[in-house]
Amino acid sequence: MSAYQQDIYDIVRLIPKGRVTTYGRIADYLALGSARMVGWAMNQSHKTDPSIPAHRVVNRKGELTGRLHFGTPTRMQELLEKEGITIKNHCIVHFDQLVWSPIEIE
DNA sequence: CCTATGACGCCGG
DNA sequence: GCCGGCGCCATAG
Repeated sequence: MSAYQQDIYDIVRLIPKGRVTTYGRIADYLALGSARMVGWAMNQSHKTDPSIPAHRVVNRKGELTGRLHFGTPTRMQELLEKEGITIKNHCIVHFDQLVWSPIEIE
């Protein structure tokens, strides 16, 4: 596996339970130049390490755009709700209050 | 080598 | 705010 891919997974593993972040924020933090790369890495994550909390990564508006890549179409939403997050129409409620950034790492 | 394809995002109208 | 267009870049074919 490539280095940048490992870096992405490392960041995703640091997202606090009950919080989420975006493809773009991870890409910016790692200076990848493309948020698509983060999306691609998430798509591969289950093969590399199924324990990666990929459900905590959403697009910049807080929409669950990756939901169809989980086992069932509702799996991603269920995982987030289990962490106390509310979703309405495939979109995280109070997204701006829940979103987290890698910059917050201490 | 070249084209198509995204779990993306910015910008302009 | 909603599109359409475009830049982005790893991968697949």
